[in-house]
Amino acid sequence: MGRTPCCDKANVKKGPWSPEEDTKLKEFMEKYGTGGNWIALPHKAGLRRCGKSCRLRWLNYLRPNIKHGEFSEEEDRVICSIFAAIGSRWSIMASQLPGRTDNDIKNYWNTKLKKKLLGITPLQRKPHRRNNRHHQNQHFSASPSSSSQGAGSESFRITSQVMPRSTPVISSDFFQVPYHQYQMKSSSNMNTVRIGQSCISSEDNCTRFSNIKDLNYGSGGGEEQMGIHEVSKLFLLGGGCQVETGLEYSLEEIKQLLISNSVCNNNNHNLYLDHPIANGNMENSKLQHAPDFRL
DNA sequence: AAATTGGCCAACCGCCGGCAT
DNA sequence: CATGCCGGCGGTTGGCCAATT
Repeated sequence: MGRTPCCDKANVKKGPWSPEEDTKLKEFMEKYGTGGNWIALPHKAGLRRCGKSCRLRWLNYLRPNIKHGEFSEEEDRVICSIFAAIGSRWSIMASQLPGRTDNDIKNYWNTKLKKKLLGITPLQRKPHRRNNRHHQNQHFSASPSSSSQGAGSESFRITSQVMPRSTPVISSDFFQVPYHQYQMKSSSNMNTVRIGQSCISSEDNCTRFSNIKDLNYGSGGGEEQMGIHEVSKLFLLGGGCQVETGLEYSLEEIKQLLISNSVCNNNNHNLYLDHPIANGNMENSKLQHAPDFRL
């Protein structure tokens, strides 16, 4: 049962990367690239590391143009927008924030941004010095941003359902996203979801996204392909429902979503969109808690 | 001053989907 | 079509360090 391991676990080094290892990997990558095979790379590069570990190290730390340091308000907004729309899809967020890695965004969300949205003020702390221990680059300055009040006065349009994987599915018209306007297309029926600009245009019968093959964004008038395909696992429920898009939600309700989400994660409870498959009613697509839901 | 607590971040783990065979 | 490999992803953990007690 299970898969064969990607590397010989007994013979690979784990834990923090040394500067020497970093140098080896960086030099190898600059000379040869991955060669299309991360698994074979460590051996070729003379590293006693798992290929996945090399990949992670490269993508999250060593590759060029990585942006470290505090997140801007604009970045906060992009993260919040995408999170509210499709949940914890860190890689998609990262693709919208040049220089940021999914891991960075995930950590930032979990440690700061979520709390910021919930109004929990993190303690003021001095920047860690740890970042100079293992590597030469200066990393995060950990002082929390004081940019939270920007979101406080905003209101959001949201029609949401939290999916089992804690993915809110939303018809959203909120969090103006400055960089791009998003458009998701279902490959099957070309239902579109616009995040940040308009609303889900799901024709006549869907509230959940399904097998979204392309996540496009356009800036200004034109649209261009985003390098992301297979934004899958969001699925559309067929069945003749219509997404309600005219509901205004405040920051409080976004907070509720966050709170709910965490409760859902912990207790396996879900937040349900009141959709007609469940109840035959097409008019109550407002955020709604499942009967067993508790805060 | 020592012990404890909590924040933070790098790295690991395991699952999933795509692709080649 | 079935199987296995690999890359990618999101969740989780380990461990350091500053702040607090």
